Amino acid sequence: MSTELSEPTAVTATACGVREIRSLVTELTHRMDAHRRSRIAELDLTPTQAKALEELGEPKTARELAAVLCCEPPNVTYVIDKMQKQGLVERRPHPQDRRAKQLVLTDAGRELRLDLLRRMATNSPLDHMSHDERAALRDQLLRALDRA
Amino acid sequence: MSTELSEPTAVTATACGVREIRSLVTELTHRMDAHRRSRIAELDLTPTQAKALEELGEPKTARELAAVLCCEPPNVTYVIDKMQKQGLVERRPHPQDRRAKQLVLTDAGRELRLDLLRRMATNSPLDHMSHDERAALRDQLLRALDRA
DNA sequence: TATTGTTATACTCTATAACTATA
DNA sequence: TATAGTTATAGAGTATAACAATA
Repeated sequence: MSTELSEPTAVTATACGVREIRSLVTELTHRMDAHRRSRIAELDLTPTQAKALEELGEPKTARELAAVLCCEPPNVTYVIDKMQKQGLVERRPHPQDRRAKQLVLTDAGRELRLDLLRRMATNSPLDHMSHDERAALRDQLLRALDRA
Repeated sequence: MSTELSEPTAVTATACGVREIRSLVTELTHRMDAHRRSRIAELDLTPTQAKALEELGEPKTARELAAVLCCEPPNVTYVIDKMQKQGLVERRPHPQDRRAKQLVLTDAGRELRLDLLRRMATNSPLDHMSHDERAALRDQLLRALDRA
């Protein structure tokens, strides 16, 4: 206790719940991430490939994909190169702009995407919650995000 | 709608809230992370250095620090090397085990650590919530984590 | 023989700059 | 001249393997 006296715990008495909530949110995120990583690993995908697969439900240009992946265009080239070698995606000429390319999932890519989405919906760390409990959690999260 | 018919949304009607909750939790985490990164950047620290600084409230061996940082021992050497050059931490002989080293914060390190903890408690993305709202959020999070 | 911390090394991911082909 | 995608390259961060000192 003596060493903890100088900790800013006392300073922030009014904000005392913030740390606890932070750690709870962090733990929930870790669990959800672990779940996602497991489902992704079952399909031999990296997290970025999985995100790209999900986002390519409709065709996108490399720049559009870069925007949703929050990365730079060269990284899209990097990721799509590998997915193309795996036969998951094709680069087609863009119908309106000959500089651009349309990234389109192959049949195998579409199939894998649906498989991923289906797996993501199974064994969720929230499966034990009832509908009402989830609604209550959602409402509190919306309040935290100031969107209640 | 025709293309979405094959999406697993319909398959998981009972789990429909899971995706929404995931995205809300993810967004809240992003906001908290952004807040943390800002506070850390104010002190010219990297996220890993900041975490190490927080964890070194009491002295630890390199392996102990590796455990809490969820990384391998060589990375602790990597991180502590830089913090030692900055005069934040010392490597002392371990009193019980001459193979090990005790990582101990210097006065400057302790001061910076308290500064970091204080800053972390300011301008939190949860500051707009009342005490009761935070308590309700905490309870729902505990329920989600099955610790209610 | 096992363990601690370090060194040497390689790999992954991400970013910037320069290039090409279009616009 | 500006933009789309690619290539070349460099950097941060993390991992594994081998080593010296100690248990």
